[in-house]
Amino acid sequence: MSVKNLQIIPYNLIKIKMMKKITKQSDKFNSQLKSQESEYDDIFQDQKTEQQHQPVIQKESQRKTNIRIVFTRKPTQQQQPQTIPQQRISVAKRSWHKELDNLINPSEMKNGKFSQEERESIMQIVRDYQVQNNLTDQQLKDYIELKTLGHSKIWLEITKFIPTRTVDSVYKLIRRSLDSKNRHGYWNKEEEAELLKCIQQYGRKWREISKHLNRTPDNIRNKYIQIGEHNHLFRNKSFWTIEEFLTLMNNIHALSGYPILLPNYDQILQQRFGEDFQNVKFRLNYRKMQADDKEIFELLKSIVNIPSNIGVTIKWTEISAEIKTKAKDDLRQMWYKLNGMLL
DNA sequence: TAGCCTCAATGCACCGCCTG
DNA sequence: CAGGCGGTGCATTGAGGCTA
Repeated sequence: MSVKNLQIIPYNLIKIKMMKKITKQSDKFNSQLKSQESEYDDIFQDQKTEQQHQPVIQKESQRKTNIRIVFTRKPTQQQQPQTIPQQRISVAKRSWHKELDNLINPSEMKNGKFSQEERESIMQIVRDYQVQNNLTDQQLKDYIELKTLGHSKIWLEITKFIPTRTVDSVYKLIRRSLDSKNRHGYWNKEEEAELLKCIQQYGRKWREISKHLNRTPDNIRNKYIQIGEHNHLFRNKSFWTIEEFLTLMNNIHALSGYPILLPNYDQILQQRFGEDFQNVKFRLNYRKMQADDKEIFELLKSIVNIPSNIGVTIKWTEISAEIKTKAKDDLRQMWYKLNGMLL
């Protein structure tokens, strides 16, 4: 983007526009919520009862006497698969394998990460299938990756032995596990350039692009999103502007209906940084943070009010459409960092 | 100052769900 | 069945601090 294309918009106009949008979306949200609340009264009641029994987890940041950025990592223990409530198993998901219906007991179905035991037993079943059907390694691999052998029943046959998982999730697991293009580690500059070239040529046809790169379609899509998708050229790593920060807060307000910023936030910022406060930059990397960066971030923390439970799933994709200089993950990290420090 | 430790930043792997 | 999307989990990296 050339400098002459830059459009300077007065900050007040941006604010007015944003506030209109927030009010509109907030009203819409509240009326939707009201109508849904009565409809799902019994569900909400169950959730409330459940919450009372949840242990209170003391945040790492609360235990520290000196304030520093603590972005705690959860203990690296295997996540236990959870039982799926009966109503969540939709007919549509099982429509292509109706013959399994009799074998599925919805109360025993699980979701979440596959355990090591589950993975091992699934891969053993795949090997058994291979032996029974007299398939070479290459033939099996070809079917998994290219679907060339016409073993259309393979997924049904295998999932018959895994009654606690849907065919869909077993299918995805096997294809990932046996796809030789999966798990190739970090991308280099050349691969990244090739990816962008392919995007220009084929668009978001991940399967097609996968033919030209040594990565799975899922890997390719993840990478493209992570570098900022169509805004990758404008992505500012590390540095944030106050304007980007405020836009993020306002968007979360718009989505959740919860006012994140204090009413007089702009006066506070103006008082400290002057009229041009929205262009002030700071960085979050606390090891590289200068005194200035810390001061700005401390001030920003003081003008937000974050609820213990925002109540909605934040649509990062929608928000990243508003903030072209940040990727979806950049926004998520900023939000979680604020949450980790203030709750 | 070498070697080890800690932890935020980065970014890849994965899962559930929807749709054609 | 297969492709694609939204969202989350967590492994790796490397800068900076600590200590012998």
